[in-house]
Amino acid sequence: MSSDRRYSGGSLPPSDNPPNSRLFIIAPKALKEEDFRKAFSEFGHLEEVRAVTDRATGENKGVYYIKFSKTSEAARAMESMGGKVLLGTGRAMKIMVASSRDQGSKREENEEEKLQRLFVVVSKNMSDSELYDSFKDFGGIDYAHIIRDRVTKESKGFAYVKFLKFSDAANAFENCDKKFRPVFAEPRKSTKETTSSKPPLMSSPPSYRGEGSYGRASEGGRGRAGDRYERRRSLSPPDRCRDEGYTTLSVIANASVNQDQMWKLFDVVPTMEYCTMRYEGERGSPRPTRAIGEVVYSDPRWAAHAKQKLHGFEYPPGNRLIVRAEQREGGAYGKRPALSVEGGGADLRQIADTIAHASSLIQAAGLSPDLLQKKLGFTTDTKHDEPYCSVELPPSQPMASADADTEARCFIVCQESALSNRVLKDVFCRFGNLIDVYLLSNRNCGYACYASKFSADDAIQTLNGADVMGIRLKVIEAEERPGKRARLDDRSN
DNA sequence: CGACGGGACGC
DNA sequence: CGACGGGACGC
Repeated sequence: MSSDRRYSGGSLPPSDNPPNSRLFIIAPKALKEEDFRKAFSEFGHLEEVRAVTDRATGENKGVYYIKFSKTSEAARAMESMGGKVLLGTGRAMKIMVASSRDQGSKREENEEEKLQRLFVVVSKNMSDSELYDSFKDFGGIDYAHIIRDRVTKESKGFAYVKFLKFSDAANAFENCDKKFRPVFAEPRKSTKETTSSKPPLMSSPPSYRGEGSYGRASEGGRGRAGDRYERRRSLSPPDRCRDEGYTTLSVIANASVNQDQMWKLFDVVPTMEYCTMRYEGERGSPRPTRAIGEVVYSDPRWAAHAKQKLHGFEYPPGNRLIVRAEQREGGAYGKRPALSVEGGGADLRQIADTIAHASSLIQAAGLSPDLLQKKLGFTTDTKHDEPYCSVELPPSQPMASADADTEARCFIVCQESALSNRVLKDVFCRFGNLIDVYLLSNRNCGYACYASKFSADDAIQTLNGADVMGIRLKVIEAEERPGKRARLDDRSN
């Protein structure tokens, strides 16, 4: 292929597509390209075999590249041929995955890990063990873990799966369910930081750095970082609220939330006694970055209920509240009566519906604080005006396992404005076997994935045309995903 | 009306 | 024993 050296025109330079499919080999100079073809073609299809020669003398430099069609082929070739002696030349080959052409001979420190670890996208409700089960058949797994928010424990929607062998990782890379969108993970950045400036990460929200201090602020209770912006708008809670029998929740919210809004939101749950708020910001920054609330309930069961319902609630939309039981010595929270708040009594259901209703109004109101306040005020006074849903919904049902196969999908349209994920999940889970439900970003339409066609049909039957919190739903059978590949054995589609 | 998300680890 | 090959066209 020496005439092909220039790779000009339409053909891409021969490189690492698929990733890690090209090998870099150090071997005796006596070996010819043909020797490598013979020795390596048993592992797969060779797209390129090349000996590097000295440009001036034409002499073989003992450096070879071979490119396989598939990563797994390269992996198996490397694992079985590395260290072997070819043709009695007397010296073992050294085989590595070739770096991309621009990297040259630079080597990274965690080179091994780069070949064993996959970075995958997971649906938000998948657990570590479901993830593990989805990958265990491809080979020995070192670990499989989903990355979660340190504070809320919510899945961030991606995960790392590390195998013990490159060839197993390659096997998973090629054969795992496409929904995981696997890529070979970049090795973790080492602790020593390069002095060069790092490029801004588009994907990181500016608030990301703040997360660390969230945890510290609420755990340590020192409140130091926020001194400058601490403007309490009310007196301290009455002493009786500190007594046993009262339960305090800690709330972390977006800085745009004011105390009245938070009060009204938490007051939707009965027995709220008190709500106080302050603001915290970074030193030297002109504006607060978050609001810190303390909400006190006289009945610990309702406090638990408020925590359960409002933790993770998007308020304002796109900003999840973090609600935790305040850690306090001998706190009343831990001593609450054993009565479950999950019992689903009529009053509890009513509250859940009211909160959901508030959610829609908050969403409809956008980010304007005044409007929010008005709408929320309206909400708390008119609980009975509007039902959660215009049609009768079956009771909640557990989600299907997140790694279940999708049997049927519904296409969802929210006619006026988007419903929150929380509400969608609550509504669409009621037909059973729900795997995942989501709206496309910045759109009012999306998909519900079910593990059973029957459930999906049921959802369509019940929900199409229904009103949920004042938003009209269109729910129809989803069209087949364009790029999706059917299983080998059914080609009917 | 509407049609295919999300992406980097804090020991 | 150890990295290919050649040259960047934007506001």
